[in-house]
Amino acid sequence: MSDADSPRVAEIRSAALDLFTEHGYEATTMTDIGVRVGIRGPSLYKHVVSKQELLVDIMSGTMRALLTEHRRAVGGTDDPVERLRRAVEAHVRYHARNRREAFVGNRELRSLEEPHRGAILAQRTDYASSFQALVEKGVAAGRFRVSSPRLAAYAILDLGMGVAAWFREDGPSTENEVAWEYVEFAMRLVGAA
Amino acid sequence: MSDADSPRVAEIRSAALDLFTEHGYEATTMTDIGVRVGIRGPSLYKHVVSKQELLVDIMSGTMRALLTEHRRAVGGTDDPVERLRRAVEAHVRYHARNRREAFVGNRELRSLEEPHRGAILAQRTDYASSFQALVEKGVAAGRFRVSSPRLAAYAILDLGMGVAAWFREDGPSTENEVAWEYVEFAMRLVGAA
DNA sequence: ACCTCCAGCTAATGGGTATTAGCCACATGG
DNA sequence: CCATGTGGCTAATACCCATTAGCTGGAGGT
Repeated sequence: MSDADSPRVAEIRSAALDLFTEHGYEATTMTDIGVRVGIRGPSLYKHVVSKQELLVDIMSGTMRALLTEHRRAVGGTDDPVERLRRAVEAHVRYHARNRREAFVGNRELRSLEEPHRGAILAQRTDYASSFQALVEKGVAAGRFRVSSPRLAAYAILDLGMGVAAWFREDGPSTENEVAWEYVEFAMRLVGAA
Repeated sequence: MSDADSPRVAEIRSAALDLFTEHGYEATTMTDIGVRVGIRGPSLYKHVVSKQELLVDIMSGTMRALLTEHRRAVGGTDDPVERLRRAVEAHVRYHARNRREAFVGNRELRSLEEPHRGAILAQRTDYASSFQALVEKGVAAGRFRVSSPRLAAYAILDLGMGVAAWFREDGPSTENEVAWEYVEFAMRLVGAA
């Protein structure tokens, strides 16, 4: 819900994202967010309608970006193995690159009020179903060997979410290393030839 | 921190665990917990010293149980492959069987005040290191093929945590199915022969 | 010069929260 | 049959929080 964000609004959203990541939505106060951008809590309302709206904007923006990258990754080829490979790479890179967003997106679903919660939940279900379908296609084509495509899809998705929890830009592994290694993990996991 | 829990205290802790799982620590009030056990909020203080203590007890009890099961699982054999296999099975079963505890344990670390937070964090690091060592032993013995034992260990741990997030006793997969399938995933992931 | 609006401020409002104080019914055990 | 402790209760305390009201200094346009 944002037509054309003023730079100030973007700055506020970014500060909120940092704080939501670190302390959680409930434990973050408008005063905290204000301090981060150098103004008092109530002044935030000159730019933003509510704390809840900040969370909604962060989470729906995140989800939209993830789905966009997923579709772009998967759209380039018809080969089932290559499609899953690209989907996993996009998934892992997204979670490494936007780890604060992904982290909050996973953890603060319960702080989201309806109807936003339902909407985001539905998008997440779509995303998971897409992975499951990718695995099933590979199995049907005889390229993967896995007894439960559903469990394999869950496992692959959870791998990416894990990355968002521990990845650090200045940590011991680069985004590329993690992406390549995790693609390899996923391929092994589904028993790709 | 509990010598001999009266049944009432256990009941309160269980109610708190349910609510922390569902709504989070910050969003759960003492009144909510009271309602679950049929008394008023302030009456809880006849059994429990504070809300924070409830969280500490839940999280440290959970961590102790996980480490105990891990040591028991790993202690029975010297074969590196079998050791990892058993560790993964214990990890997954624990997260399926105690999913509320594991879920809260993962999500509410930030609501834990020092020094408890540091203590639990240290135990988690130990647990992760133990998995990494298991993978490294397997690699050293020529039984696993994996370029980064650290990433493999993270991946395996994240798989289990994922289980705690989506597993349901009445869902489409039994604990046994999930445990066996996830052990298989982990073995494939480390390139076991 | 003046008007207007923007973006800040402080003060108030209307809640909610953990925890403590102090009271009371009742079961138990001498 | 009374004394005592247990485990409830309601009321009070002492916060904290999101949000709103109303004020103000100053920048830009006219």
